[in-house]
Amino acid sequence: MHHDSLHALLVKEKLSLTRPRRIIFDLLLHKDPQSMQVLISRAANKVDRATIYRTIELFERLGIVHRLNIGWKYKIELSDLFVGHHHHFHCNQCGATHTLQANPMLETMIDTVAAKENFSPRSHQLEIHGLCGQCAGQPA
Amino acid sequence: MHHDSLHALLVKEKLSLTRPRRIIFDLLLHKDPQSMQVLISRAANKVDRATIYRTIELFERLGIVHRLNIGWKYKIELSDLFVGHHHHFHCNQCGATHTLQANPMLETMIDTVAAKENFSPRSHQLEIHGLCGQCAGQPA
DNA sequence: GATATATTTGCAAATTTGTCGCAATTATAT
DNA sequence: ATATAATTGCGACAAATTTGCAAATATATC
Repeated sequence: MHHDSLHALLVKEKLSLTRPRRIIFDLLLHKDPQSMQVLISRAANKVDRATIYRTIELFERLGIVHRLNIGWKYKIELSDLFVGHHHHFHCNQCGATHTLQANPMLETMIDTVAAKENFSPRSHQLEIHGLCGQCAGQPA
Repeated sequence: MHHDSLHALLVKEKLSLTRPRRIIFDLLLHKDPQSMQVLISRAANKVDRATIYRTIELFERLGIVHRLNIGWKYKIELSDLFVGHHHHFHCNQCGATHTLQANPMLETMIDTVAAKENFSPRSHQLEIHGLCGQCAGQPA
């Protein structure tokens, strides 16, 4: 059960699983990445704005959520701990976002490239833009 | 000379290379990605805040600069037109953003991974997060 | 369960970021 | 040098994010 993992992560840091934290976690569960605006409005009357910012900041620090770059804005999604590691492909034509399976060799190479320059990689994010199969077939 | 390319890009759109635009371009030249805050303060007394926002928006539209989402905020850097293709490493501790040389093998593999799922990749963006050499040496 | 303790929340106010209209200024072509 | 169209700075807004603090709530202990 996902709530157990969440609880465990919090307890490990001597933090508690409060009502607002559970609500925010649930807003993210089984959903596509969401903007702050959307999270705030979906939690309206249940969780205060300030609490949402504080919670997302905490969740990110604990590796529970992840900020995703989509165009200019960022969106929040649960981290690899709750959904497998993956990348995104954005179609420039139809605008769809597809997920790409993590590829072990690619993942390794990414870490290697960073380590080579004396960095200690913890996580990464890869976004590919182009044309999806459908759109490539029938040009505009 | 970089200013010539900048001028050419502007002229092509019937726009002019003004003092503020040159100043902002110079603030970006040969520097790591910078936040708006930093740009605004570095340009203090020379260019108005509103002009900086308008100029960055214009530069982005013309493909002169590129916006990176880093944490809550974003940072601006010159596009691949002025600096070769590269990736970024963001230090979770000190907040610095470093550039990583593009690695031909890695680039190829990224395209291959996308092609394998029937996508036609055009561009991509890779952000690695972790600890930079300095911060890894002396933990918090 | 009830209680003590430390954490966490909601609220309201402050700060920071980003936008807009418009008169004054500046670049470009003539 | 001048006309014309683009561009800037300014001040006022509007939106996004942060902060301090008293009240509420979770957790461990009895």
